[in-house]
Amino acid sequence: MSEEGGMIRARATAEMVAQRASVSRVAVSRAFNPHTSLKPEKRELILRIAQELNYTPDRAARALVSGRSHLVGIIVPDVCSHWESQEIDALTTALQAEGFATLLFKTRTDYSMDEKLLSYMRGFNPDSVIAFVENVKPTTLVRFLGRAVPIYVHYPHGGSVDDAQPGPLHDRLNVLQRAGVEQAVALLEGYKVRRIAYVSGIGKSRANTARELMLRTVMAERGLPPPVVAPGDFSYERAFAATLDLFRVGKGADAIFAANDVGAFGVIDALRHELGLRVPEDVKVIGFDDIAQSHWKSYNLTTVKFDLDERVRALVRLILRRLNNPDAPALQETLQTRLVVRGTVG
Amino acid sequence: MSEEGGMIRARATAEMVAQRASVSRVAVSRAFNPHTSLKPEKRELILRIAQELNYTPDRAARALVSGRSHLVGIIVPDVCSHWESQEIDALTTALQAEGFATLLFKTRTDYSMDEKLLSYMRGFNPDSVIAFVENVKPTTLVRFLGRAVPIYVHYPHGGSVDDAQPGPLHDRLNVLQRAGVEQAVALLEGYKVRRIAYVSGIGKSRANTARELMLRTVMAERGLPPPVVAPGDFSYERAFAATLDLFRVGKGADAIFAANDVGAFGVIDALRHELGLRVPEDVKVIGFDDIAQSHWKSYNLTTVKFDLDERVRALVRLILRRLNNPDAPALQETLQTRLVVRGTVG
DNA sequence: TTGTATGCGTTATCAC
DNA sequence: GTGATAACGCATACAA
Repeated sequence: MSEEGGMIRARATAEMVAQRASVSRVAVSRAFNPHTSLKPEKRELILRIAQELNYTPDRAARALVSGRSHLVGIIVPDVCSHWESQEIDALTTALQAEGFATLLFKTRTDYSMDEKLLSYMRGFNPDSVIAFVENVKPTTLVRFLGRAVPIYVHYPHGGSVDDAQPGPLHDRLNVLQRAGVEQAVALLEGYKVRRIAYVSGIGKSRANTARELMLRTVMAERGLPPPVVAPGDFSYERAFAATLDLFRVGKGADAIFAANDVGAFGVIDALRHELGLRVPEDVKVIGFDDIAQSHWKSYNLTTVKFDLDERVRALVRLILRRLNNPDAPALQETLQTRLVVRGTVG
Repeated sequence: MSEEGGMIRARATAEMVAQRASVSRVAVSRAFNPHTSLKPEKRELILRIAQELNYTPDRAARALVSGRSHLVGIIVPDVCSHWESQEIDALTTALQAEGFATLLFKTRTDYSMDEKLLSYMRGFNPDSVIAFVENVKPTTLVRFLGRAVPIYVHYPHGGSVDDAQPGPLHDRLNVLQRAGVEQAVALLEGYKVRRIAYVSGIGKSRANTARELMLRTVMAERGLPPPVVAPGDFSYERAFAATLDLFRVGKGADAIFAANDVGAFGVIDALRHELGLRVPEDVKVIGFDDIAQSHWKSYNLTTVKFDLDERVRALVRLILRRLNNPDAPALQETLQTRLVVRGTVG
């Protein structure tokens, strides 16, 4: 293909390396697959020549015959939150270290793109797929995925119908929120807080419903009245507006849980800069996630922490174990949460 | 391969679709390539059956014969800043709409991974590669890339040796910072600011050096003394520390430029929460980028804006044009900057 | 409009 | 330890 001075350069092929090294194509292939048998000196020679010629095995061709693309698909919402960006980031670094490349796919949160997206994605033949949030229905995922291994991030909450299901159908990461939420509510009770509000995330998101339900459960166990819910969507802007409504239309609150840290920032800014209230003196604020900027001085947020590195390691473990043992029963990993106490409660 | 009840499901192949539709394999291939000739009813039938069987053409196989992987590699630093995250995000959405998937690769900013990374990446055969920042040397990129088309984000600054080069060697996006910086300096002069400081990004980063040099140039043109430079690395933490040094060890400043918005947040927090100074009354602050959270009330940052959407569109244009016309001379796009005035100057 | 034959670059199988 | 040969799933040139 056009290589007469154009900008597109030809790639070296195994054949060329073989010729230069006076060996067969097969030997070149073997040189790049450590587990095969090849005289060490021959392997060295081939690898040296390959480097000279800038040759790397073509993964598309390799995938065709080996059935392994070394691609991991990650499905994220149309526009990523900070948490998701940070997770993509860490996941990519971890996967790259294991020889996988991450393939990014965007979808809408309303399931409208599900089938089209998944067919599209399947064409790339990823070895595994991580469905981050609730952008893709599990049933659809399984139906359309073909060869790939789906990993699901799941938020169980004690006593829900969900856990009554006969075991998971696919590998998943269970995120247990109870510990962190209990610690948070206990802390607030210690400060004699009476009225607690919850600024929600996207209503049908499982991350959101699980958080709200857990908060509700823990509060009930402690004999507290249920939280007032102000509708948000995980964004700064909606949380900001919801907080204004809560105080201008509603009856306010002594403490506010936000469904995520970014929402908590919106809550704090609305309280301080629009409503003229002090945080934490007048109103206490707690978030979920513990993203990188939660410790920034302007917010210094008390939050229920999900350990990102731990989460990424768990996901990578799930992927590798499944790939090494395709027929194993469904795997699960569990992740705990805990409260990180900073300046917005006190 | 293992399909006896395991979790890995077989993928439908063109052969199966052909059999069910009583046509040849080739007809199936044609049905999925719109530009080929095929009786419409036949095409419809095939597509319907394909959908029933959950068949999608295998892109690895297709890439092998067509030379197009429909993969775009993006090289980003080991740990992404907000700007980069947002750009990856937007870029992925835009590319997906054009039928490309983004392949993410991480590298270090010290060039130490260059050759290994690029060989690794080349194996995936991306149709195009976007080198975001200065994580990969252009010469290395060209040498190791094989078939892919590199796109470079470049920051020219008038009068530098750089622009004396005989035209670009590869496609690139030129980001012109002058307009925004001029507006910023003019605004500060209007407030009679005397001592201006610059909290830098990573020293050898071209984004950083270009910004500093442009600031220096514009200030000199206006007869202002050169800015004091405090060393940062684009991070909140370093900018925070650099600001403390600037005021506790150094002689302080009336206005501070930060190399990026995140750094500006660090500057603001150090001023307000550690040094007890008011922004903008005591010290004015200006950032670069205009990331999503720059308009959050706690910071409400005045900043030199790089239009993300425009930038993404320009990059996508570059990629598509190059792919449609591989032998065209090097393409360039240009991006302007402008000042967005918010609350940290005034 | 349609089908047949060939090749893309690699690994797996089987000989030796 | 090594080399020939056959796949992998698809698109294209060519013939019909």
